[in-house]
Amino acid sequence: MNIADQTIPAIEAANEDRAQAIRDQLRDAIVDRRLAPGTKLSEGEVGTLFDVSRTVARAALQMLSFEGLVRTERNRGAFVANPSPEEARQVFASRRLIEPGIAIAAAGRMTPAHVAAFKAQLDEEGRFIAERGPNARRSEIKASGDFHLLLASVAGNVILQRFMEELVARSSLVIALYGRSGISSCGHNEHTQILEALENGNAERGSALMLHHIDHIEADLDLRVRSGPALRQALEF
Amino acid sequence: MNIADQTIPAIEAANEDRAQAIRDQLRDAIVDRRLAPGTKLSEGEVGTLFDVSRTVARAALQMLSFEGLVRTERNRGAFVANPSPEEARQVFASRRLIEPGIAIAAAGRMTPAHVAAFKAQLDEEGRFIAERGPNARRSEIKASGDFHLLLASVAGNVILQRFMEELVARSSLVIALYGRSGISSCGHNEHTQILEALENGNAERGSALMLHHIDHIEADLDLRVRSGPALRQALEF
DNA sequence: CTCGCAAAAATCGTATGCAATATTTTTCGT
DNA sequence: ACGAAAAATATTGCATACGATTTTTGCGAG
Repeated sequence: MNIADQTIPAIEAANEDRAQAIRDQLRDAIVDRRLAPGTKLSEGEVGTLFDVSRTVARAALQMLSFEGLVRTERNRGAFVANPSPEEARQVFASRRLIEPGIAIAAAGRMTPAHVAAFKAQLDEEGRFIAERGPNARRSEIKASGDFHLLLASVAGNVILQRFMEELVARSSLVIALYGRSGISSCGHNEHTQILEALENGNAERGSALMLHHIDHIEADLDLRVRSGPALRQALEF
Repeated sequence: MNIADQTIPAIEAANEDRAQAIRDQLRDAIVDRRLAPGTKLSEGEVGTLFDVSRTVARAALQMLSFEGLVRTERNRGAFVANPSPEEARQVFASRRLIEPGIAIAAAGRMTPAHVAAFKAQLDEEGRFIAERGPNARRSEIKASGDFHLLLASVAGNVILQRFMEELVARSSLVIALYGRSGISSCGHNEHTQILEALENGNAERGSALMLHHIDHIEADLDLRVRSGPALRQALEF
């Protein structure tokens, strides 16, 4: 397990909370799939890995558990979340409720600076799609999520922004788990279209496009139950 | 500070997480206004009060800080949140986005058992409105929130349910801070109407009523900024 | 060879101790 | 008497220690 090394050390803002920094690195590792769902994250291991005591490692894991990226079982430890198809559906149902509204809110607050940031974001996204290999694919999922987070930040509601951070992180996990690899790149075009609409102040259109976009992302998943019933099915055959 | 005593001991499920139990009691105390916004919650004090070490008290406070009910400052401690008018607006903007959708989802899943639970809930709510005194008013705010939480649980999306728990808790705080005392009891009628619509499977009407309901709650608040500018205004006069 | 059981190891939950930082009180000079 | 510097006090951040619980390992019986 080499998490701390792979991510950029980034000259930690020293007096910033250490637990928070560890949480951020672990979160990146989880949504990037460097840590597979189900992986055990023992307090001791995390602690030695980041060179802190179990106390602060534990705090970081507790934060991730609140975000739903980690599941903790009493006296057993913390594990990278392994969202069920039902959970996956709920994540996207939540996004369908929230994100069209965020798009509308963002439309009313777009500044040229915001537009420029979006353009840069979309460029980077396009670059990752052009590349090949599983590493680029990880980056692509991440960049795609960042588009939605950027939009949430423009909307200017910090509560919704935090909700979106959680939903995007969980979505990345879900996509990594249930995504059919090939198709998702069409999302880039949709992002472009959404930006276009919002840039022109067409909030309603941006909102509608966003709703379709979320539908498309979910449609690209294979959410048939597998582990429990599928196993039984396979054996009873 | 006598929080632990005022709430019912409730034969703590012993092997249940203690930090979580403390969090629940503190949360109740905060939304009930037994702990005023800005009150300092020192780890040591909470610890001795609930007869646990600072470690677990700290964990409880960390949870509350995630929910936005407590604000923690490094090396200074934890304080009951004192939401600004802007924060209050964001809470209600979030609810406007989420709750109409929850109403629609709930409409499709209402069983007779659910309806019965709602009827009981509304009865209790009505009883608190009939009573007088500040204590009844606290209970009224709480019961009003419970209606929305019950609806969220019927909707069957655990993620949205958790979001709603946070939003309702923060709303209680906001109402206690900025509420104009007299008027809020009309919310009870609106709850009744919403239930009626959903009971009849009229999801759209229930959703629309919910949106108005939230608007009404927010309209009953006095969200003019006071502390900063108001002070200056008072002195420059 | 497999199964079950007991001992050992690993891991968690929690308390406590120490250093660092904030807050309050005291003291001293003007 | 007032204000500022300094000491005393309190509180947080973090590490470590120890009992409790779970998991693994080792070994003997069937």
